[in-house]
Amino acid sequence: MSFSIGEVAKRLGCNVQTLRYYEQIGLVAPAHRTEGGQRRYGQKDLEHLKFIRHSRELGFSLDSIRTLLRLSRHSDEPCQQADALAREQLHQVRSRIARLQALEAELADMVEQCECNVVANCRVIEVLGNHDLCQHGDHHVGAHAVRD
Amino acid sequence: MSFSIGEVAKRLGCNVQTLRYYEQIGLVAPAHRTEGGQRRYGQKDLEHLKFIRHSRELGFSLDSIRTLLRLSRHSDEPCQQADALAREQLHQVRSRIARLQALEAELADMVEQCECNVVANCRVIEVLGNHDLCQHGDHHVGAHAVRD
DNA sequence: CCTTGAACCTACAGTCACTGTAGGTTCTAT
DNA sequence: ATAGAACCTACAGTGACTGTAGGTTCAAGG
Repeated sequence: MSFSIGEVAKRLGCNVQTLRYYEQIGLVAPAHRTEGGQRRYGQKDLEHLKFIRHSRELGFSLDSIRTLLRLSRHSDEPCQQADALAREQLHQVRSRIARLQALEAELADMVEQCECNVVANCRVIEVLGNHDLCQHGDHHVGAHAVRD
Repeated sequence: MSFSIGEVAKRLGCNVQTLRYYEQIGLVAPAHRTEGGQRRYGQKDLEHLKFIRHSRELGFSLDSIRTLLRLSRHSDEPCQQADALAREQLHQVRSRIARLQALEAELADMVEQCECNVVANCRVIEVLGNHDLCQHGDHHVGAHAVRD
């Protein structure tokens, strides 16, 4: 019924520092402690943490998760905001896929065209230094939109 | 023939701090300075920086770029290492795409199934709290393999 | 030549979501 | 009672930048 931090980490597939970190930044309430000062987690704490980890796996930021957690505690309120956050996340994921597919195309060309001889005629080095050699010119947009 | 840091940043589509940062970590040689101490970049510096930015856009780490730059200066050596780095990068990009596509599938399902009513019967909140509700179970692997 | 203000300079702190370390304490099984 | 695994706090480090404060230099116009 009551779990140590290590047990929780194992169940969630994260490590213990991460759980302490979530407590530290106030994403979850401070865990109950033993007399000796060690954390013990109940079933409800576990559910909250599962929610958080699953959301993280889907790429939501801790900030969005904070909102989603707050929403999940007010089950009588409209869920437009949760819906909007999910749609926004979906949009971001799709953008990242699109960008990564552009990178994939260029990298695949580079690798394929390399004769793997010496650097002087290495297609990889050549293309990196000269963007005009790309077959697919549009991978330069939004260089920072590809995280998680 | 000689550019200020602001001009270079504009041409490369990055900002000036980034260029100073590359110098600071020794990725590029310190730029030539005016009498007053301001940086001036020549054509060759520009080429190096273009190489770096293009590589970054393709998702290479600064560490890999360091190696690629070193290789590009030794044009008589074999290019296996450059080729290997590019192949590894391609592999990573493909893994990230695969993972993001799993996320996309789950998010799309969530969003589609939400009746957008109140939180109590919101599919988004429900699925986040209960991974078993996912149609696609395999998005939890390698949560940290999706950057850039 | 002088002034104005945009662009530059350094040094350092902050971002995100953790991860790692040092040095000490508690829990649990034998 | 003891051994050692697991826990605790506090703080520094990661990657690749981004932002800020407070001061200096440059180039154009008068």
